[in-house]
Amino acid sequence: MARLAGVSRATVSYVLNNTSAVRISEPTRRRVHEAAKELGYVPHAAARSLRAGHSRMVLMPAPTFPVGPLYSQFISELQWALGRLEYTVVQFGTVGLHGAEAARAWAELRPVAVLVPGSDLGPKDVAVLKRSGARAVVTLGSEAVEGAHALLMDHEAVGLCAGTHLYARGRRRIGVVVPEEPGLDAFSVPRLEGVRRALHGTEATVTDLPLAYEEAAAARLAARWRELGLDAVFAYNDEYAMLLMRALQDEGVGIPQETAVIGADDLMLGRLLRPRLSTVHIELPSGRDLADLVDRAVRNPGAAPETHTVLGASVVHRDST
Amino acid sequence: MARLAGVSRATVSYVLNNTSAVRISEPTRRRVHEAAKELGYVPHAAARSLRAGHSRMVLMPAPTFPVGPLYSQFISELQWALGRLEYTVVQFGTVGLHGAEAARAWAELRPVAVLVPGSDLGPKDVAVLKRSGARAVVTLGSEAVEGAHALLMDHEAVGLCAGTHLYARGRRRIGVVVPEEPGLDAFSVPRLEGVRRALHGTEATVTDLPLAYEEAAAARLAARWRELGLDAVFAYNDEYAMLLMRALQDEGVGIPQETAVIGADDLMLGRLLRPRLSTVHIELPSGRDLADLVDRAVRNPGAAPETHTVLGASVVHRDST
DNA sequence: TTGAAAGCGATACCAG
DNA sequence: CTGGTATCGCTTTCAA
Repeated sequence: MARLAGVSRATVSYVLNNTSAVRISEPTRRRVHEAAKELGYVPHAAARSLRAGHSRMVLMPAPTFPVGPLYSQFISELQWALGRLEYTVVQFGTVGLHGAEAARAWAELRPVAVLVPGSDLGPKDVAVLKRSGARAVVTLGSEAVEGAHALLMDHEAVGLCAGTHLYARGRRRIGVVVPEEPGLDAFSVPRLEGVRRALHGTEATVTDLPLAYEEAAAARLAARWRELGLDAVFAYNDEYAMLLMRALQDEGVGIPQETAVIGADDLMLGRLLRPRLSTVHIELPSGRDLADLVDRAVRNPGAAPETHTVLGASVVHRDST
Repeated sequence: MARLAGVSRATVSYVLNNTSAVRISEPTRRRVHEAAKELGYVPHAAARSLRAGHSRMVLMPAPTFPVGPLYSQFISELQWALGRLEYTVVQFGTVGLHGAEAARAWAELRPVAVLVPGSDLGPKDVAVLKRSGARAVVTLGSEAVEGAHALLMDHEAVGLCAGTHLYARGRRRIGVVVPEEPGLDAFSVPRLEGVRRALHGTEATVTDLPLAYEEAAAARLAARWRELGLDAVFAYNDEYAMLLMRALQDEGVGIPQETAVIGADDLMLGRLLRPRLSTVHIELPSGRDLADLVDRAVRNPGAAPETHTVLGASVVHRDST
């Protein structure tokens, strides 16, 4: 590269980085740029960050299970916002690694910040990441981890909303669908807990209803519906709600007269069902806000970890309750 | 690190990599391992791959729009399969970069392989990636790119299936929903083309129906349904099908008597609709197969690029047609 | 304005 | 069996 342009490597570096401290003559710049095009030269990111001692990579583990449109859009927005701040977002495919192992794998890449959904991370792991040069570690989950910033996604609030709404509509024997699919516990357990909390101290009862995301499972549950004697159900989310509602209707269970059904996530499909599905609308943190938090933390790594409760939950009352 | 263990950096490297060529005494190994734990030492991936001259990173651009469960699962499977072969999958958040720019950004990371969905990549860009050390470039899209392996996802086949099925069911005036959402053209245009091809040379007509993914848009389309005089519609996919079917039913259009509706993707929600939605089942390439292709290409970079047509399409006939 | 050289962290070779 | 040392590609300081 340097040879082809007939200049030194240093000069190449100056030109390609537009270093303002030194001024390079116009003809030289041209020669360098031409040589770069001709050779298809691309700088070596590893060498650069090795020398620089830091990078602008924001690392997050790639999701391992199908994720809804809500979260997809959140990620997109986040990438866009971090991109504007000149960070590079990298989703790292961590297949079977957990806790400490995963943290070490991430630390090897020396990211400037790490975003971790879920709560698979201990204080020890945070320390490893920080020692390896991460200036910000942010968890998105149900509880804060020592040493890391936290965006608390309070899924209990979702259940709380649903439970309160159903109680206000006069329902007293309330079922809560708990998906059997693995990986969803992190959301389903707090949602169930939220319903319990909403109804604590009242005469209402809460029954948990394990359910796999399959027609047959829903049919089996619907078949014994009348013996369960429930008058309402919070179905975890809109998709499970659709599954269960269909099965109940096929059994001749009247919705909402006999049983009220409420979902969560406020997906389009809920609006399309008949009766239209009531749901808990969930407001994720905006990608912009999270990007700003990351940027602040990176610029000022000494600051105390911030903990924000995000995730606004509010009932959208339609026809199924 | 080396200082704390009282040995040289080389020895550290030997111990931590279990280098078999040299044998290190047990006490020394212990000291090294203890020091590593104590310091929370993690090797520096950039330094390692700089020295080694290559990495085992497989790079793919992160999807920029919400992606369905089909594709999510494909990615998961792929990550798992490549993980088994000791590759590391990295989804790189390329926000607004296109073509050449994106290729250069990827090349900076010196990945051993690059997987690119879509066809935003020219032969020139493939060359840049290869010169930068990528031993395999694989495109997943509708057409092959010179120099790169290709997994052709033949979305025309999806339309072809749908068109053939509707014709066989006696339908002759066929509408095809084309989503107005940006980013979906890559799929929707070939699907429409496929329907055209299926009906070419017959007396049947094909009408394209632009539609935004909103209730109001669907209602407007349904309101002028009878004047369109169609007796069948291929709705791009199951979600658009649900949207349109609902609107048609609200207008009192009989399904399937008056208008047959078919979707695509074979999602769960189609089975839950009444009438149950006919659909085109799509078989994506298995993650395992793609992982093997990547591995083969990496081991033997000289070989001629392979082009495979993947994506099997088959009609699932239910009640809506 | 440009060139020479040090050094980031890990590895592989070659001496000790 | 272990320690020095050159090396990967790039940035940056210092001299020329």
